[in-house]
Amino acid sequence: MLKLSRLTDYAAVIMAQIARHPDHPHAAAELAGAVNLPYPTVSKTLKMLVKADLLVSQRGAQGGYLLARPASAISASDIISAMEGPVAMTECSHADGDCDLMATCGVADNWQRVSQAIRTFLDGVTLAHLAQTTPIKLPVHLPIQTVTLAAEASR
Amino acid sequence: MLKLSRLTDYAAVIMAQIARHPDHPHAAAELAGAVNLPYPTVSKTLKMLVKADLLVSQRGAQGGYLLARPASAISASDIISAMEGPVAMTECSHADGDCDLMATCGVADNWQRVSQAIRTFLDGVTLAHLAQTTPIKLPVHLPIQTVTLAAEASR
DNA sequence: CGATTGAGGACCATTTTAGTCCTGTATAAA
DNA sequence: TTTATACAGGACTAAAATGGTCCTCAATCG
Repeated sequence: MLKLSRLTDYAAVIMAQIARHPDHPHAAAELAGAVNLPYPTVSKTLKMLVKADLLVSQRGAQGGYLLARPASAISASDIISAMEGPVAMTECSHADGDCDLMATCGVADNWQRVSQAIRTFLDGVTLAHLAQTTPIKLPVHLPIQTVTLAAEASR
Repeated sequence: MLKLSRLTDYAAVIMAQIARHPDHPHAAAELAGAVNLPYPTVSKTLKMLVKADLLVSQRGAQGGYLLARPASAISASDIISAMEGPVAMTECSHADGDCDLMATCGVADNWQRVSQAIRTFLDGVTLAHLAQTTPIKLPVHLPIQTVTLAAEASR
Protein backbone atom coordinates (compact mmCIF):
# COMPACT_ATOMS: atom_id res chain seq x y z
CA MET A 1 0.00 0.00 0.00
CA LEU A 2 3.05 2.20 0.07
CA LYS A 3 1.75 2.90 3.50
CA LEU A 4 3.51 5.13 5.96
CA SER A 5 3.95 3.73 9.41
CA ARG A 6 1.71 5.11 12.08
CA LEU A 7 4.60 6.87 13.76
CA THR A 8 5.33 8.72 10.55
CA ASP A 9 1.77 9.90 10.51
CA TYR A 10 2.13 11.15 14.04
CA ALA A 11 5.37 12.88 13.12
CA ALA A 12 3.70 14.77 10.31
CA VAL A 13 0.83 15.88 12.50
CA ILE A 14 3.17 16.97 15.25
CA MET A 15 5.54 18.78 12.93
CA ALA A 16 2.65 20.61 11.36
CA GLN A 17 1.39 21.62 14.75
CA ILE A 18 4.76 23.10 15.66
CA ALA A 19 5.08 24.73 12.26
CA ARG A 20 1.88 26.65 12.82
CA HIS A 21 3.26 28.18 16.00
CA PRO A 22 6.96 28.40 15.35
CA ASP A 23 7.82 31.18 17.74
CA HIS A 24 8.05 29.46 21.08
CA PRO A 25 9.06 25.98 22.26
CA HIS A 26 6.40 23.32 22.63
CA ALA A 27 6.63 20.77 25.41
CA ALA A 28 5.84 17.17 24.62
CA ALA A 29 2.91 17.19 27.01
CA GLU A 30 1.44 20.26 25.37
CA LEU A 31 1.75 18.72 21.90
CA ALA A 32 0.23 15.47 23.09
CA GLY A 33 -2.79 17.41 24.20
CA ALA A 34 -2.99 19.41 21.01
CA VAL A 35 -2.95 16.42 18.71
CA ASN A 36 -4.83 14.11 21.05
CA LEU A 37 -2.30 11.31 21.28
CA PRO A 38 -0.79 9.61 24.33
CA TYR A 39 2.17 11.42 25.83
CA PRO A 40 4.73 8.57 25.70
CA THR A 41 4.12 8.05 22.02
CA VAL A 42 4.40 11.71 21.21
CA SER A 43 7.56 11.92 23.26
CA LYS A 44 9.12 9.03 21.40
CA THR A 45 8.24 10.58 18.09
CA LEU A 46 9.74 13.91 19.08
CA LYS A 47 12.98 12.28 20.12
CA MET A 48 13.29 10.63 16.75
CA LEU A 49 12.70 13.94 15.01
CA VAL A 50 15.41 15.57 17.08
CA LYS A 51 17.85 12.81 16.26
CA ALA A 52 17.13 13.44 12.60
CA ASP A 53 17.85 17.15 13.05
CA LEU A 54 14.38 18.26 12.11
CA LEU A 55 13.68 19.62 15.57
CA VAL A 56 15.85 21.11 18.25
CA SER A 57 15.06 20.69 21.91
CA GLN A 58 15.40 22.88 24.92
CA ARG A 59 15.52 21.23 28.32
CA GLY A 60 14.34 22.58 31.60
CA ALA A 61 11.39 24.68 32.62
CA GLN A 62 9.72 26.46 29.73
CA GLY A 63 11.62 24.15 27.43
CA GLY A 64 10.30 22.12 24.57
CA TYR A 65 10.77 21.63 20.86
CA LEU A 66 11.33 24.01 17.97
CA LEU A 67 11.80 23.49 14.26
CA ALA A 68 15.46 23.16 13.37
CA ARG A 69 14.87 25.21 10.24
CA PRO A 70 11.97 26.94 8.50
CA ALA A 71 9.01 24.78 7.58
CA SER A 72 9.63 25.53 3.92
CA ALA A 73 13.06 23.91 4.26
CA ILE A 74 11.76 20.64 5.71
CA SER A 75 10.46 18.15 3.18
CA ALA A 76 8.11 15.23 3.36
CA SER A 77 11.08 13.04 2.54
CA ASP A 78 12.89 14.41 5.57
CA ILE A 79 10.04 13.45 7.84
CA ILE A 80 9.58 10.02 6.34
CA SER A 81 13.30 9.30 6.43
CA ALA A 82 13.47 10.39 10.04
CA MET A 83 10.86 7.84 11.05
CA GLU A 84 11.42 4.97 8.66
CA GLY A 85 14.86 5.30 7.17
CA PRO A 86 15.62 6.26 3.59
CA VAL A 87 12.74 6.51 1.16
CA ALA A 88 13.10 3.46 -1.05
CA MET A 89 10.58 1.15 -2.58
CA THR A 90 12.66 -1.98 -2.84
CA GLU A 91 15.37 -3.62 -0.79
CA CYS A 92 17.83 -3.13 -3.59
CA SER A 93 17.05 0.54 -4.06
CA HIS A 94 19.97 1.65 -1.96
CA ALA A 95 23.39 2.12 -3.44
CA ASP A 96 25.17 -1.01 -2.29
CA GLY A 97 22.44 -3.32 -3.48
CA ASP A 98 23.69 -6.79 -2.78
CA CYS A 99 20.48 -8.53 -3.75
CA ASP A 100 21.33 -12.06 -4.81
CA LEU A 101 18.61 -11.96 -7.42
CA MET A 102 20.44 -9.35 -9.45
CA ALA A 103 21.09 -11.78 -12.25
CA THR A 104 17.50 -12.93 -12.63
CA CYS A 105 15.70 -9.86 -11.39
CA GLY A 106 15.39 -7.78 -14.52
CA VAL A 107 13.33 -5.01 -12.97
CA ALA A 108 15.79 -3.58 -10.47
CA ASP A 109 16.87 -0.64 -12.56
CA ASN A 110 13.35 0.26 -13.45
CA TRP A 111 12.04 0.10 -9.90
CA GLN A 112 14.90 2.28 -8.85
CA ARG A 113 13.90 4.80 -11.43
CA VAL A 114 10.34 4.82 -10.17
CA SER A 115 11.57 5.06 -6.62
CA GLN A 116 13.77 7.98 -7.54
CA ALA A 117 10.86 9.79 -9.12
CA ILE A 118 8.76 9.45 -6.00
CA ARG A 119 11.64 10.51 -3.81
CA THR A 120 12.17 13.60 -5.91
CA PHE A 121 8.50 14.40 -5.71
CA LEU A 122 8.48 14.04 -1.93
CA ASP A 123 11.55 16.23 -1.70
CA GLY A 124 9.45 18.95 -3.24
CA VAL A 125 6.63 18.70 -0.75
CA THR A 126 7.48 20.79 2.28
CA LEU A 127 6.21 20.97 5.80
CA ALA A 128 4.87 24.39 4.91
CA HIS A 129 2.62 22.70 2.38
CA LEU A 130 1.50 20.03 4.78
CA ALA A 131 0.76 22.47 7.55
CA GLN A 132 -1.59 24.61 5.51
CA THR A 133 -4.91 24.61 7.27
CA THR A 134 -7.02 25.63 4.34
CA PRO A 135 -6.35 22.86 1.88
CA ILE A 136 -7.46 23.29 -1.67
CA LYS A 137 -9.27 20.24 -2.92
CA LEU A 138 -7.30 18.73 -5.72
CA PRO A 139 -8.83 17.74 -8.98
CA VAL A 140 -8.52 14.00 -9.36
CA HIS A 141 -5.87 14.36 -12.01
CA LEU A 142 -2.71 16.20 -11.12
CA PRO A 143 -0.30 17.69 -13.62
CA ILE A 144 2.00 14.91 -12.49
CA GLN A 145 0.09 12.67 -14.81
CA THR A 146 1.83 14.25 -17.77
CA VAL A 147 5.26 13.29 -16.51
CA THR A 148 7.02 10.69 -18.58
CA LEU A 149 9.70 8.26 -17.61
CA ALA A 150 12.91 8.73 -19.50
CA ALA A 151 12.55 5.19 -20.75
CA GLU A 152 9.15 5.96 -22.12
CA ALA A 153 10.17 9.19 -23.74
CA SER A 154 12.95 7.46 -25.62
CA ARG A 155 10.84 4.92 -27.41
CA MET B 1 10.61 3.94 3.56
CA LEU B 2 7.52 3.71 1.45
CA LYS B 3 8.77 0.20 1.05
CA LEU B 4 7.03 -2.42 -0.98
CA SER B 5 6.56 -5.77 0.67
CA ARG B 6 8.80 -8.53 -0.50
CA LEU B 7 5.92 -10.32 -2.16
CA THR B 8 5.23 -7.24 -4.23
CA ASP B 9 8.79 -7.28 -5.38
CA TYR B 10 8.43 -10.90 -6.38
CA ALA B 11 5.22 -10.11 -8.18
CA ALA B 12 6.92 -7.45 -10.27
CA VAL B 13 9.78 -9.72 -11.19
CA ILE B 14 7.45 -12.55 -12.10
CA MET B 15 5.11 -10.35 -14.09
CA ALA B 16 8.03 -8.93 -16.01
CA GLN B 17 9.28 -12.40 -16.75
CA ILE B 18 5.92 -13.39 -18.19
CA ALA B 19 5.65 -10.12 -20.07
CA ARG B 20 8.86 -10.84 -21.91
CA HIS B 21 7.48 -14.13 -23.23
CA PRO B 22 3.78 -13.48 -23.51
CA ASP B 23 2.93 -16.07 -26.13
CA HIS B 24 2.68 -19.26 -24.14
CA PRO B 25 1.62 -20.18 -20.62
CA HIS B 26 4.27 -20.34 -17.92
CA ALA B 27 4.02 -22.94 -15.18
CA ALA B 28 4.78 -21.88 -11.62
CA ALA B 29 7.70 -24.28 -11.45
CA GLU B 30 9.19 -22.88 -14.61
CA LEU B 31 8.88 -19.32 -13.34
CA ALA B 32 10.35 -20.24 -9.99
CA GLY B 33 13.39 -21.54 -11.82
CA ALA B 34 13.61 -18.51 -14.04
CA VAL B 35 13.57 -15.98 -11.22
CA ASN B 36 15.41 -18.14 -8.72
CA LEU B 37 12.85 -18.15 -5.94
CA PRO B 38 11.29 -21.07 -4.04
CA TYR B 39 8.36 -22.68 -5.77
CA PRO B 40 5.76 -22.35 -2.97
CA THR B 41 6.37 -18.66 -2.70
CA VAL B 42 6.14 -18.10 -6.42
CA SER B 43 2.98 -20.16 -6.51
CA LYS B 44 1.39 -18.08 -3.78
CA THR B 45 2.30 -14.90 -5.56
CA LEU B 46 0.85 -16.13 -8.83
CA LYS B 47 -2.43 -17.03 -7.15
CA MET B 48 -2.73 -13.55 -5.77
CA LEU B 49 -2.09 -12.06 -9.18
CA VAL B 50 -4.81 -14.24 -10.68
CA LYS B 51 -7.26 -13.20 -7.99
CA ALA B 52 -6.51 -9.61 -8.91
CA ASP B 53 -7.21 -10.33 -12.58
CA LEU B 54 -3.73 -9.48 -13.73
CA LEU B 55 -3.02 -13.03 -14.82
CA VAL B 56 -5.19 -15.81 -16.13
CA SER B 57 -4.41 -19.42 -15.44
CA GLN B 58 -4.74 -22.57 -17.43
CA ARG B 59 -4.92 -25.85 -15.57
CA GLY B 60 -3.68 -29.20 -16.66
CA ALA B 61 -0.74 -30.38 -18.66
CA GLN B 62 0.95 -27.60 -20.61
CA GLY B 63 -0.96 -25.18 -18.43
CA GLY B 64 0.35 -22.19 -16.61
CA TYR B 65 -0.11 -18.46 -16.38
CA LEU B 66 -0.64 -15.77 -18.99
CA LEU B 67 -1.09 -12.01 -18.76
CA ALA B 68 -4.75 -11.11 -18.54
CA ARG B 69 -4.13 -8.13 -20.80
CA PRO B 70 -1.21 -6.51 -22.62
CA ALA B 71 1.74 -5.44 -20.51
CA SER B 72 1.12 -1.87 -21.53
CA ALA B 73 -2.31 -2.06 -19.93
CA ILE B 74 -1.06 -3.26 -16.54
CA SER B 75 0.23 -0.57 -14.24
CA ALA B 76 2.55 -0.55 -11.28
CA SER B 77 -0.44 0.45 -9.18
CA ASP B 78 -2.25 -2.65 -10.36
CA ILE B 79 0.57 -4.87 -9.20
CA ILE B 80 1.02 -3.13 -5.89
CA SER B 81 -2.71 -3.16 -5.20
CA ALA B 82 -2.89 -6.84 -6.02
CA MET B 83 -0.33 -7.68 -3.38
CA GLU B 84 -0.90 -5.08 -0.68
CA GLY B 85 -4.32 -3.60 -1.15
CA PRO B 86 -5.05 -0.10 -2.38
CA VAL B 87 -2.15 2.30 -2.79
CA ALA B 88 -2.52 4.72 0.08
CA MET B 89 -0.03 6.45 2.28
CA THR B 90 -2.13 6.97 5.37
CA GLU B 91 -4.85 5.05 7.14
CA CYS B 92 -7.28 7.82 6.42
CA SER B 93 -6.47 7.98 2.72
CA HIS B 94 -9.40 5.81 1.80
CA ALA B 95 -12.82 7.21 1.23
CA ASP B 96 -14.59 6.35 4.47
CA GLY B 97 -11.85 7.71 6.64
CA ASP B 98 -13.11 7.35 10.19
CA CYS B 99 -9.91 8.45 11.84
CA ASP B 100 -10.76 9.78 15.28
CA LEU B 101 -8.02 12.37 14.98
CA MET B 102 -9.83 14.19 12.22
CA ALA B 103 -10.43 17.19 14.43
CA THR B 104 -6.83 17.60 15.56
CA CYS B 105 -5.04 16.12 12.60
CA GLY B 106 -4.71 19.07 10.30
CA VAL B 107 -2.67 17.32 7.65
CA ALA B 108 -5.13 14.73 6.40
CA ASP B 109 -6.17 16.59 3.30
CA ASN B 110 -2.64 17.40 2.35
CA TRP B 111 -1.37 13.87 2.78
CA GLN B 112 -4.24 12.65 0.69
CA ARG B 113 -3.22 15.02 -2.02
CA VAL B 114 0.34 13.75 -1.94
CA SER B 115 -0.91 10.20 -1.90
CA GLN B 116 -3.09 10.90 -4.89
CA ALA B 117 -0.16 12.32 -6.81
CA ILE B 118 1.92 9.23 -6.22
CA ARG B 119 -0.96 6.98 -7.12
CA THR B 120 -1.46 8.83 -10.37
CA PHE B 121 2.20 8.56 -11.13
CA LEU B 122 2.20 4.82 -10.48
CA ASP B 123 -0.86 4.45 -12.68
CA GLY B 124 1.25 5.76 -15.50
CA VAL B 125 4.08 3.29 -15.03
CA THR B 126 3.24 0.12 -16.90
CA LEU B 127 4.50 -3.41 -16.82
CA ALA B 128 5.88 -2.76 -20.28
CA HIS B 129 8.12 -0.12 -18.75
CA LEU B 130 9.21 -2.32 -15.91
CA ALA B 131 9.96 -5.27 -18.16
CA GLN B 132 12.31 -3.39 -20.42
CA THR B 133 15.65 -5.10 -20.29
CA THR B 134 17.75 -2.24 -21.55
CA PRO B 135 17.03 0.44 -19.00
CA ILE B 136 18.10 3.97 -19.73
CA LYS B 137 19.83 5.49 -16.77
CA LEU B 138 17.83 8.38 -15.49
CA PRO B 139 19.32 11.72 -14.77
CA VAL B 140 19.04 12.40 -11.08
CA HIS B 141 16.35 14.97 -11.60
CA LEU B 142 13.21 13.87 -13.33
CA PRO B 143 10.74 16.19 -14.99
CA ILE B 144 8.47 15.26 -12.13
CA GLN B 145 10.38 17.75 -10.06
CA THR B 146 8.67 20.58 -11.86
CA VAL B 147 5.25 19.43 -10.80
CA THR B 148 3.52 21.69 -8.33
CA LEU B 149 0.89 20.87 -5.81
CA ALA B 150 -2.31 22.73 -6.38
CA ALA B 151 -1.90 24.25 -2.95
CA GLU B 152 1.48 25.58 -3.86
CA ALA B 153 0.41 26.92 -7.20
CA SER B 154 -2.34 28.91 -5.57
CA ARG B 155 -0.17 30.89 -3.21
C1' DC C 1 18.20 23.70 45.48
C1' DG C 2 14.13 21.91 43.35
C1' DA C 3 10.78 21.68 39.75
C1' DT C 4 10.49 20.99 35.00
C1' DT C 5 11.39 18.94 30.80
C1' DG C 6 14.03 16.24 27.46
C1' DA C 7 17.46 11.92 26.46
C1' DG C 8 18.14 7.37 26.05
C1' DG C 9 17.14 2.93 26.08
C1' DA C 10 14.90 -1.39 27.84
C1' DC C 11 11.00 -3.94 27.36
C1' DC C 12 6.72 -6.33 25.94
C1' DA C 13 2.47 -7.14 23.31
C1' DT C 14 0.55 -7.21 19.03
C1' DT C 15 0.27 -7.36 14.29
C1' DT C 16 2.01 -8.22 9.90
C1' DT C 17 4.66 -10.75 6.78
C1' DA C 18 6.83 -14.58 4.76
C1' DG C 19 6.99 -18.94 3.79
C1' DT C 20 5.40 -23.84 3.69
C1' DC C 21 2.29 -27.52 3.11
C1' DC C 22 -1.93 -30.20 2.37
C1' DT C 23 -6.05 -31.41 0.04
C1' DG C 24 -9.05 -30.72 -3.80
C1' DT C 25 -10.17 -29.78 -8.79
C1' DA C 26 -9.69 -28.87 -13.73
C1' DT C 27 -7.45 -30.14 -18.06
C1' DA C 28 -4.80 -32.34 -21.62
C1' DA C 29 -2.82 -36.19 -23.60
C1' DA C 30 -2.14 -41.02 -24.06
C1' DT D 1 -11.11 -43.42 -19.52
C1' DT D 2 -7.16 -43.11 -17.16
C1' DT D 3 -3.28 -40.69 -15.57
C1' DA D 4 -0.12 -37.12 -15.03
C1' DT D 5 0.11 -32.30 -14.84
C1' DA D 6 -0.76 -28.07 -12.93
C1' DC D 7 -3.59 -24.61 -10.54
C1' DA D 8 -7.05 -23.31 -6.32
C1' DG D 9 -7.80 -22.50 -1.78
C1' DG D 10 -6.77 -22.21 2.62
C1' DA D 11 -4.58 -23.68 7.14
C1' DC D 12 -0.68 -23.13 9.68
C1' DT D 13 3.82 -21.61 11.74
C1' DA D 14 7.88 -18.88 12.44
C1' DA D 15 9.99 -14.66 12.26
C1' DA D 16 10.18 -9.85 12.08
C1' DA D 17 8.48 -5.25 12.39
C1' DT D 18 5.70 -2.07 14.82
C1' DG D 19 3.52 0.29 18.37
C1' DG D 20 3.36 1.57 22.75
C1' DT D 21 4.89 2.07 27.67
C1' DC D 22 8.00 2.85 31.30
C1' DC D 23 12.15 3.81 33.99
C1' DT D 24 16.33 6.21 35.05
C1' DC D 25 19.48 9.92 34.00
C1' DA D 26 20.81 14.69 32.56
C1' DA D 27 20.15 19.48 31.64
C1' DT D 28 18.11 23.94 32.55
C1' DC D 29 15.48 27.57 34.57
C1' DG D 30 13.94 30.24 38.44
